[in-house]
Amino acid sequence: MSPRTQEQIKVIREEKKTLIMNVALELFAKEGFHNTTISHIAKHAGISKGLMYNYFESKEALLSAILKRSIIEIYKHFDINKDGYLTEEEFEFFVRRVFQVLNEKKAFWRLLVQILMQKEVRDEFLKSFYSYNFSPDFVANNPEEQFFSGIMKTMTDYFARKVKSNLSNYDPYLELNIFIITLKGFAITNIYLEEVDEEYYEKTINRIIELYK
Amino acid sequence: MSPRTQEQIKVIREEKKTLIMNVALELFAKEGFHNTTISHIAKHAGISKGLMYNYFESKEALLSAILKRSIIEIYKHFDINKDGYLTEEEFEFFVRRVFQVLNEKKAFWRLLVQILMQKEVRDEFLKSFYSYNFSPDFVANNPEEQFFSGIMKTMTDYFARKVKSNLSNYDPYLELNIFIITLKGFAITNIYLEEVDEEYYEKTINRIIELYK
Amino acid sequence: MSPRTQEQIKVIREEKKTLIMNVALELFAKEGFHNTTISHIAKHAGISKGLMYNYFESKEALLSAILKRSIIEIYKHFDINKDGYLTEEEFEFFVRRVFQVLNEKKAFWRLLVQILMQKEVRDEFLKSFYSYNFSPDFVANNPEEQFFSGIMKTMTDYFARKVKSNLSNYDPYLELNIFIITLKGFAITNIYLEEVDEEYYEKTINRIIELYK
Amino acid sequence: MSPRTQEQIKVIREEKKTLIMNVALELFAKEGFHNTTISHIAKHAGISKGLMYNYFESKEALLSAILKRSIIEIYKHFDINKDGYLTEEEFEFFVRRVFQVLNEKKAFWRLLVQILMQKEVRDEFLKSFYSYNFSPDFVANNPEEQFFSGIMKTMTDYFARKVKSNLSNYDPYLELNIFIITLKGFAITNIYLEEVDEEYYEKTINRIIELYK
DNA sequence: GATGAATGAGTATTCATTCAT
DNA sequence: CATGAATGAATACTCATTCAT
Repeated sequence: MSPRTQEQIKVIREEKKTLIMNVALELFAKEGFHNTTISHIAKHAGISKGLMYNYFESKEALLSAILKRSIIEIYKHFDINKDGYLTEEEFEFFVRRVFQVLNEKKAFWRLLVQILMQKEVRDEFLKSFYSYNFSPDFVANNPEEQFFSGIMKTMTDYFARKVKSNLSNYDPYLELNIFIITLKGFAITNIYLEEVDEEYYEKTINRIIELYK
Repeated sequence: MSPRTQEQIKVIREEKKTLIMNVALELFAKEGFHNTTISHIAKHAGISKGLMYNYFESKEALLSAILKRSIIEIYKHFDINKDGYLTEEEFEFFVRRVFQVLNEKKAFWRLLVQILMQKEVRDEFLKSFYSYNFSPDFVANNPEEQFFSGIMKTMTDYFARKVKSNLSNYDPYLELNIFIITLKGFAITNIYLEEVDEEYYEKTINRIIELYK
Repeated sequence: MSPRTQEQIKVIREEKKTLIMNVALELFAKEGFHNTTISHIAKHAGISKGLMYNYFESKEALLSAILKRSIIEIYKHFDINKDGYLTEEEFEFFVRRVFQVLNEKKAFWRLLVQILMQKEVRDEFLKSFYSYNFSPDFVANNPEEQFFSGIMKTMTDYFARKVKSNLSNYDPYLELNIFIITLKGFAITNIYLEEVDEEYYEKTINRIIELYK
Repeated sequence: MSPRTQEQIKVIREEKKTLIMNVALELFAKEGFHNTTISHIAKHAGISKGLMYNYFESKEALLSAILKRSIIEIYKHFDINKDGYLTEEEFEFFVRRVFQVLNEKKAFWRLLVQILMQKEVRDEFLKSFYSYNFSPDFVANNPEEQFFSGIMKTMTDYFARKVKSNLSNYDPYLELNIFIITLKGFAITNIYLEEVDEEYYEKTINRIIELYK
């Protein structure tokens, strides 16, 4: 039994943290943040309560970590930070990616939505993810906008470039907002559907793309 | 010297109940259900904790009463149960009414959304408002649909009657769903905006009506 | 509607008090003293909580009144205070009377037993019924004895007069105590029997009389 | 540095549970179940309120555990389950044992009696101790009998074997019941006596044995 | 790293009692 | 006499967090 190397310890720590976060995410999303106790989490993760506190300073810190991790993943998935010009193909790809991610991580999205519906929690967390946005010159009107300002800029540019001939006074920013509203509505509708009708899901996506592409 | 009449007592009870429910709704929506204590509610309402329990059996019962009352009010506002054929004007009126109610009762909507995001709570509450729906022949796919089945039927009829010439395979049910998705997205976006830009709000509404009318 | 006379008022008061006490006795015995609320009593009696306090100073005072009333009744039934020489016939009559009263007022006896099992309550109540005893020269060893000291003296005299030839060292006081113990045991056994087998009940009584007469 | 072993933890838990139960029994018996608060128990046991709930699910569960433990002990003391033929010596030994146990565990007996006087509680607890009885062919008339059915059978046999020449129609079952009644009466009389006169206690026992042996 | 016994502040709820009407 | 709205002290129970081992 030779002592573990620093490296091994670090790996073990990382694995345990991930385990705890996964279990906690599942429980938070299923039972709600307040209804989930540390004991519950520990038992499900097969560890002791004390160990939980070895990895996370508090219940809130655990939640924070889960959210942070997830946000990072999302950024990874969308490669949001790459400054960009969006082609129609890229736009469509992006939208499809949104729907796909939505479908793959329902539990997480449900949690995120639930958390963000708590007014007090809301602002605090949104603020903490500020830093991921890259456009300091973008003037945001509210935290959510700030959060999404990076992607927003790219998208605004995209919408601005389009010309809708059938509209007398076409407002790209308005158009973008309604598009985002639609995405949001789609999101909160789908995260609660237990079983998704694949064909219908596809049809809906296609129609939304058709509407805003 | 003589005791209060039945009528007086009824009035007092009704007023106090309303007072408590209003205060509680405000606090629940601002702080969240769990973070709002009975003491908090009592203090804000200027009554004792005990009195709360004279009117509501439990904290949950209070929440339930608030939700029930609000749902009833909403139904009243929309006169949903009137069996109906929807003209274009009525459709537009209905949509504008939705946005107006949304704006007037932000606190309640925030609370409702927060509650409905808790998966377990969700179905139970939706079920309890079943009875308001009038179309037993409408086959609902999930609780939310059941809840809205009355209005859904009228709307489906409306969408079915329209012909979108620019669509090869127009699906009225799909169209309706995307419309509803958009309403939902609009709703959860706006209930968290502290201050609404009236002009922009109007513009958004107009555009949405234009898209789906 | 001529105003009620003092006399009428007194009669009404007395009737209400009796009603409340009867209802309370029933509930105390069925549910236990602590588990019976004033609201419960008031509702069962068809009166308001406030009125209860018009007649009885407190819940404890109500209990006290019930016990006092019952004790007085018992004394009445047994004509205990009449100073006396007990013949064999009178002894038998007395024992049969005990069993009869026991059978007629089960609810009360159950309550009394339950109350007297509460150590703290015990002494207090027993003390308050002191005054009914008539033999200041009788040295009582405990409150119960004091309570029953009147009857005890008469009984002790009775047992002292008897000679049990088959006992070398016959102790009348011991004999009396064992007799009382038997009565107590019989009492607590019977007050919990829902249905009494009349014949067997009679047989038991006869045998006990036979043993101690 | 290393955590406690399973064994150590088990010992700690067992000791704490015993401590809490002992303290609670004492307080329950002295003050009554309802008048004893969890805070009170915790303070007397020198622990926090929370710890109480680490060991017992509720106040009722604590009471239940105390009763169960005590019942088991009693069974142990009497070796009740040994199927048996009772000689005169064994009968006397058994009776003396009853009186001894009664004297040693007054606090418990007081509590048990108090509990069993509550009609609703009564049957439930008696039922839960059913399983200790071994004679399925014994037909019990009430829960108490069922509880004691094991010992009852042995005793009935004993009484049946005796012949009382001085009785024209000797009924062993009746005789047994009066004997049990006497034991009960003796029990509830003695558990409330603070100080027992040893000599007189002995004398009473001897006389009772003499009467029923 | 790991454990779970121990803590105690916090919370919903109950209920005897008061008092304006 | 009579009512029941109103009070608030008391109490069982929860749970995030700490810490000795």
